[in-house]
Amino acid sequence: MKSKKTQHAGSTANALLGLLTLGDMSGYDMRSLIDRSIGHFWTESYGQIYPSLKWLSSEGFVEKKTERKKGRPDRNVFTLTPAGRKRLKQWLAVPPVVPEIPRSELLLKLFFGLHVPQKVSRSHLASFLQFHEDALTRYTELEAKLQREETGDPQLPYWLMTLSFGRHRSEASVNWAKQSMVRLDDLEKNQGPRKRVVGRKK
Amino acid sequence: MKSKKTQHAGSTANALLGLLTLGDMSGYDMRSLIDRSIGHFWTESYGQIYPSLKWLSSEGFVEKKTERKKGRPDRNVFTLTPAGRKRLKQWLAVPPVVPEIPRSELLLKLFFGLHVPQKVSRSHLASFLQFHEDALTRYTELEAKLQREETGDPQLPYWLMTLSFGRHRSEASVNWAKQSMVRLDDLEKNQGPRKRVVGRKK
DNA sequence: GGGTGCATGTAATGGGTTACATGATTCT
DNA sequence: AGAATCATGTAACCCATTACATGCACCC
Repeated sequence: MKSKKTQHAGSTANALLGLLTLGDMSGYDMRSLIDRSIGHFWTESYGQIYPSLKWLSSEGFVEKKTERKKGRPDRNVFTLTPAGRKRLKQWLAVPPVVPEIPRSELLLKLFFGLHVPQKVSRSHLASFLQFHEDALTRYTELEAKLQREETGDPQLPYWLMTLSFGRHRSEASVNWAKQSMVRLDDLEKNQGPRKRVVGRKK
Repeated sequence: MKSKKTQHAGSTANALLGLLTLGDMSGYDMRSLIDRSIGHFWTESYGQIYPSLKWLSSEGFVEKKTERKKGRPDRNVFTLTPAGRKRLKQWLAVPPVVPEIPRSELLLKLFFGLHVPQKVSRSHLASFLQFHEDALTRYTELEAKLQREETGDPQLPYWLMTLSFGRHRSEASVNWAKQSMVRLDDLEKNQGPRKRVVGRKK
């Protein structure tokens, strides 16, 4: 009999509750804060945020106040209610889903790499490598910024841990990509000569 | 004007085409083969497979033959057509989407870890660690099996590369998790004493 | 004049999992 | 006797991105 309405009760809503522990903010603020803080392991689009906020509000987990300023669009600023804080804590304690094994189109394409010239696989790997090398410099910058601006914040150690994960992941990715590119080169060398064996003496 | 019908044209369909290069098989076969080969970076459910096969068939990328055996359900065995092979090759050459940064509920919960007792974060990390340690032994077994059963297969190097990715990822995960658990312990030590400072002299 | 930032929201569309429905055979 | 394997398929549901719609202010 209980009305379920589980529509927006997933982790998006809980992520938003988490953000509100850092201060009152609007949906717009959330989006940009996400990009600047947890963007390396979590994303949200407006299409998720606004409906979720509406739902959280209707359930009493957040409270909405509308700020009006001339020359600016209205701002709907949200505040965590005690019920919302409780819900967040409960959710934080629930063990996250174990697998967390995401699909990788790159790996799938590499797996079937024989059906395509080596240089194709090579260039896929090169893009991947580039991405993670860039990520590493972003992580370094972000860490410096956090150490500078959030000194003494008791949350800092937790934030650094998630950053550290990104670093570990990107370092592993870089190492793997480099190694794999070398292997691809070896494959080419061990296959090329067979064709060259006959002629090519000069 | 062109009828699009892009319903099942995504990477699932292409993954299935790839599998069919390894031999004719049914939807059921695909599911189990995926689990045993590319399961560490790709999953498919029947709810995806069967409709996709229907679509691939209607577009002429695969051909269906029904096998009947007494006492067994009918088997719909699919074969790659030349058009399907061409489509696969084209898709393989398209650079995979760059980001590939998936959401992680674990990291999100860790990020907000201060709102919850340390031991909660610790136990989340412990499960994660366990998962990746198990994964490492699975990878070792899988590699041995591949080396044994697929010796000389020209696809082997590509398969080993994807396996190696899994290994790199899990090793990085293990290292990170261990390090993070130590950091959590340090936090506890540096916070505990403050409360103990006053009394507790015995 | 054009881009960017501020600000909210909906609709269309695409992917994906899980549960359901069915049912015989073989292994434990 | 009950679980696992073989085998196919649909429907309900959930989650997520992108495009669309709107519009002012500020900077270059």
